[in-house]
Amino acid sequence: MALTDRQSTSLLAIDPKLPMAPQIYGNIRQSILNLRLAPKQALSEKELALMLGVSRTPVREALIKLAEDGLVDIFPQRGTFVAPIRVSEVLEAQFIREALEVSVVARVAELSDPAISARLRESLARQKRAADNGDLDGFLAEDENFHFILSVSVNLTRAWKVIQNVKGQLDRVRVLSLPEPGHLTELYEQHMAIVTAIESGNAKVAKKHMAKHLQQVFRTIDSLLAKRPEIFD
Amino acid sequence: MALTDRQSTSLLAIDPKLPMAPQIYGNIRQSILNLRLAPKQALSEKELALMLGVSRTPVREALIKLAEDGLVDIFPQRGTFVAPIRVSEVLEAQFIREALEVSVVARVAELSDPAISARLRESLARQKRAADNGDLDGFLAEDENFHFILSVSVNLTRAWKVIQNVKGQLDRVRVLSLPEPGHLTELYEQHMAIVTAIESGNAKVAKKHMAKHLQQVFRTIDSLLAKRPEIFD
DNA sequence: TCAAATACACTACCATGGTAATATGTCAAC
DNA sequence: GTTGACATATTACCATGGTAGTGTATTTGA
Repeated sequence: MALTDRQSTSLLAIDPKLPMAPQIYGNIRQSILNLRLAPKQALSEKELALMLGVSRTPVREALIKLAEDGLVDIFPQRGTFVAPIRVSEVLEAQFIREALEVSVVARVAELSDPAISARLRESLARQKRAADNGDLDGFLAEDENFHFILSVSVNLTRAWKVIQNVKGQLDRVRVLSLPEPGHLTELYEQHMAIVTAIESGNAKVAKKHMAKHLQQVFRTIDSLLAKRPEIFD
Repeated sequence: MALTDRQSTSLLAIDPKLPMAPQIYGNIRQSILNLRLAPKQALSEKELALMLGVSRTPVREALIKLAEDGLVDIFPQRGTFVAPIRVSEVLEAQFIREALEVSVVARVAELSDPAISARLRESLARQKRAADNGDLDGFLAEDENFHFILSVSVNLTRAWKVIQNVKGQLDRVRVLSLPEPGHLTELYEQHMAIVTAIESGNAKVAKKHMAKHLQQVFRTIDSLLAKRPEIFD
């Protein structure tokens, strides 16, 4: 199927005043993560440039960055394709994220700064509201923000960037996990446990809760391998 | 000082048959890490392209990647500069590397695969030879290889890439640490302790030795801040 | 002498054209 | 029907020209 056959409204939200390459990167990345661009689908510089109303150069730069994220595969002189979901890479992304976030949360717990705790509590309140309303998108956004607060509050912005990069592999799996009832509340309670451990200054417990929290993906991978085999490898 | 005033022999090693952007990236990166390109020095697409005998496009792509590594600062419409050594970023790079490598070595220890152990022992032998001969470059290369073996032996290639990226910040500091006598032997013995822990299947001890090993940088940072303030911030 | 305005040089950024390598479709030979 | 060769189309890659934005030097006004 040709790219231009698809509806592409969100792909057109480009502000010509801002640098285009990062915008294009974010745009295509989002489309890959929510699977509007399906795994294994061909992407071409020329066609994307046409769709987005820009030249091929910034598109090319965006695709290179996506290739570093492992979200597209570039085969020189052959073509560029949305990367299939490779279980091994998803598992490795989980490993990297867990290693980093567990270390981050330990540092946060050791600091035990009331100001940080306050920000986390505010995030928790917003999460609860979203969970109660069944607002999936709102909850996911606040979930992202929760983890962002942890890294940035202890001045680990680059660690956050790394987490963000590898998290792409995980997000693509997560959107496929059907939003089961009570799932959001479950995640909220895990976050709550982490914050409680942080506030008690217990780094060891905080690490344990964080690790368990992040290992949730394992469950969704198993169910997906059975349900949607075509998007893998 | 203009770029072209500098001797630039190693910058010219470009194979026109291979993709140029990655070659240029590696070339400039090496020059930054060994400080032949000094911190805060201006880099221009045009001048670099001229020196390397290529066009500006692949140079630009290389600089963008170096900016992601935090090794150059790009100021749109103003210029691109070799990034100064920012202590905060060096410390964060250490944090990220430690988090990842500690987790990696734990996984290696839990596996306790004799084949991996054999590869590590071979590397140790080469390290000892280099240390005894005072072969600094040889030792550093084998040191790199040692850590590479750890990650790849448990199929964590992306983790290795991340480590590599952030390690740039650390390498630039390390080349400045004068090669003190006995220093290489000290590093060798730390590696040895890690391998011994791995072979005994003791993940906890392996993690501890790895953490201590990687925290060596802290010592060099302190002495450097006093000796070479001009290359910082 | 000094301050504000102006001209200039330089930058990264984007657009676009050319090129070698690869995939695909067509057709002939067996 | 199958296989091989050839023509064509498409690709990512690199080269190069144009543009808006930014610092700096120079000039202009007092």
